[in-house]
Amino acid sequence: MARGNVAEYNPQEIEKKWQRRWEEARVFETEADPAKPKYYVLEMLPYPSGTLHMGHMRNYTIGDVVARVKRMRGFNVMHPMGWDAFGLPAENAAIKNNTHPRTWTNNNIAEFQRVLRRFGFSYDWRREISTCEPEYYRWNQWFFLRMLERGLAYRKKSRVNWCPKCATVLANEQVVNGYCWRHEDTLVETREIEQWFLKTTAYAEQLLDDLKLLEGGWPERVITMQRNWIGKSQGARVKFAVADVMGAEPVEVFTTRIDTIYGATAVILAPTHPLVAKLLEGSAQRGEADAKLGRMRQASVKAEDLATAEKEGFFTGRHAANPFNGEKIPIWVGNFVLMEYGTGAVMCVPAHDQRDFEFCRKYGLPVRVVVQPLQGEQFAGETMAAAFDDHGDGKLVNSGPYNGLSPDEAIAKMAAVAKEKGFGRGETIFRLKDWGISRQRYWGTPIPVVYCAKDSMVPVADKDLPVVLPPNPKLTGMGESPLAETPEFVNTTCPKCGGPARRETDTMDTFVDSSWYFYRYCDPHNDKAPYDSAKVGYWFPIDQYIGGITHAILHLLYSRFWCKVMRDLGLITHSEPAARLFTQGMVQKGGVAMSKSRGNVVGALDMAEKYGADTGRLYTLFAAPPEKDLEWSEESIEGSWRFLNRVFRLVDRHAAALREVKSAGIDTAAATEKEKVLLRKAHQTLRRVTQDFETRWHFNSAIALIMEFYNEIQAQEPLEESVRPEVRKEALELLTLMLGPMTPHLAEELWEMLGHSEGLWTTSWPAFDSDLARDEEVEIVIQVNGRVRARVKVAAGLSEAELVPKALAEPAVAQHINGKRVVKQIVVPDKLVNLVVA
RNA sequence: GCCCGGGUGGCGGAAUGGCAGACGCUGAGGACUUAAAAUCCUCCGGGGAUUUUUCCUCAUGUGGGUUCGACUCCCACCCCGGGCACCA
Repeated sequence: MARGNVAEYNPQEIEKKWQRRWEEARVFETEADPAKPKYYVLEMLPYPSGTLHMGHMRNYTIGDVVARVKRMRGFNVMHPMGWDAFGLPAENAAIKNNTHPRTWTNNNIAEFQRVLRRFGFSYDWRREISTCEPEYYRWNQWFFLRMLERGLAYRKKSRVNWCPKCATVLANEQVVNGYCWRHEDTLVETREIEQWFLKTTAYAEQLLDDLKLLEGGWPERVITMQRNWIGKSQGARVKFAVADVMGAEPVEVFTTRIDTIYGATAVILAPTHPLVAKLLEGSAQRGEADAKLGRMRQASVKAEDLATAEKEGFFTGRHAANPFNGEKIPIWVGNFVLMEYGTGAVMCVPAHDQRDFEFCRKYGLPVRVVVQPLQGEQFAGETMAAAFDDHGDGKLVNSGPYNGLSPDEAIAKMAAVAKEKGFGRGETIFRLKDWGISRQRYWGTPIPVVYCAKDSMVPVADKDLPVVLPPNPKLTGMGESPLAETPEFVNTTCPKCGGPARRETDTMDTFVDSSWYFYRYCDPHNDKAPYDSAKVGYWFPIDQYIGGITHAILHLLYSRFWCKVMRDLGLITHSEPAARLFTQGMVQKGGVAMSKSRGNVVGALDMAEKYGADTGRLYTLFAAPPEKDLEWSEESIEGSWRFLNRVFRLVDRHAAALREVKSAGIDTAAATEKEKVLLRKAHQTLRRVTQDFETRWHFNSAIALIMEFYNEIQAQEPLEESVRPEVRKEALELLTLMLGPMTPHLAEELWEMLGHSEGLWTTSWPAFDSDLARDEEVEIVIQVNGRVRARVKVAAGLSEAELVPKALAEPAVAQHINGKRVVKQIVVPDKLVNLVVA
């Protein structure tokens, strides 16, 4: 599209041209090679649904810049891409459009692939995986069987979270404030069903401890979120005998503050505690209690209600005996005690727990202080608010033989006594629960077990894997698993006795798929094992993992769990899959994240058609630092587009004359002033851009520096006057190379225009020359009492003794000193002189 | 309530104890053009003085502090965003 003899920047043409060349030259294909240093950079794999928008593109662009920089720096870079292809939306779309989930999914994958290719991301597409393919999900099944053998997969009847809209079970992690994570307006209900679980709790301690390995490499807040989620709590179980029901089991409570047990004035059970019914039998309180119980059990589970709900409860009419002193205290039922946490029962110590305090206040139960601060005002009991919740400095009072001990001493001693006398023991509990993986859905990995009347539950043999999904399911989207409605799938023979048997009809949570997919990239077509351990040994751990903060808990916790299981199976030797994690900010429009449902997406293809991929890439890198949210601005994109046009025109203007020129071996001794300025700016820019790429990842300021460099070249035009061709070429080449990782298509084109027949991809990242980057002259800021009063240009490297007289000689400085005495002088070489006068 | 982030011009942002506002967007004025687009040039935080040149001063959420010097470090508070939450 030349106008006259001036070429124009045409991204559509350029981008396709270089994408084709890269593919032909197989530039991004990579193999394990122990002779070379490796770098594994990975962006979280997408769920192929809807359209790819600029929010996605930002994520992939960040990864691509890193991949390209590392390649230029000599690393053997693996940068793969794949599809998280199982999941409910495919099934829902299939029901709606009367098609097959596979059709819908594969169409989306094809579309996603097209868009990612259009943006020129440097993926090794030979490693592409799709989790809905039997060649992938058979290994989900294989891992499941290994876990089953080790007791890490088990089945139990349990209350599960049930979303009435999804008509399926949700993991705890998929319940957000009591609502379904997919349906923000739908309250989650609970049901009792036989479910499969993976024993994540068996690794709770390791998942917590190994967070230490991630410090420095993972964002602190992700580590904190995981730590909170695992929720380790050290305490003790203590049994309180029921005093007035013959033969009743004791009530077991969990407490982190056994030292306050002499202050217990009640025992409180959760409304759903199994002992409640027994205690109420024949109790005088029975009638009133039943009504209250019913109300409590169906109380709202909404988080905002829970937090503000008033404490409620009732006396059971029964009493428990404090095992330490035999004191009889009433047994209550309270709405704030959770059956799911600890033992479902607490000892109520109103003086030292806010909730207990509120409860006792309401129902007139006594408050008894048992820990007093060492100094300051003593706690008064009835009139105080609950205090001293953490074990600070203090000593026990009203606690029999333990009086005078510090809380920590008392905790140790009392737990020991409880153990010795058999009514309690120290225990550590976790908030983390086992991972419920059963889904009553079609579009997922079938769980590879069968049920036989004779042999009960029998695992499918490895040789019979994969258990493949039936091709033509009846999909209704409601209730039971669609697989249960498919006789040809359900009916099978028992692997043990050969008799008739039924297959398990649940499929696995899709988080199973994404828990280990990055291992499969190392060896994507292996049909003997999930992967070759030697290949994984070369590539792992992932050097840089990049994704949204939304996965800070679920995906990353499950992946870490899976890694540890695989390690214990002897498949790998490391304990954590990703050495470094980067969580990029969201792309927003109108203040909210881009999403199809909100209708505020900027489509990636639209962007590519209007401005080209390079402009889109540049803009998402330039508009904000990568970890921050970015507000999309249609106007600002123009700036990135204009900049690339300017660069194109600049190189175009000079390229013809420079094609045959070599930039190497510039005689810098003979440099003119203009040349010095150019070379200095070039190498200063290179130094700082290199730093930005390597350490800070502040691509926005790196781009600003490159723009400044361009502006300097422009300011020195016409370059033909007193700038030798080799210097001109050096400047333009460095400009091109620095843009390379961010706008790779344009950079390749410019590189070619500058006379290179080999692609830019064959070139190493340039080394900056510190001699050329050195300033000969620097501007020194002169302050008087910390206020800038003058600036002087001086030769670089002057000493304090040389600088101070120059500072004093400035008229503005002399004026501000105004005859006063200089009491102190601070000199920062090449930067600043501060004269302190009194 | 607890735990993280964050608060800088009209806007996105820069400045890792040393010139606050780089770079870009928007806006204004000008050049080119029959005209428009594109392109190029100039200006662009507030107040004041000086008038056509510079100087002074205020200003990085608020108030204190440390320091020769603070957007940056410390303390307290306000606001915004996110995570967790009757977790015993």
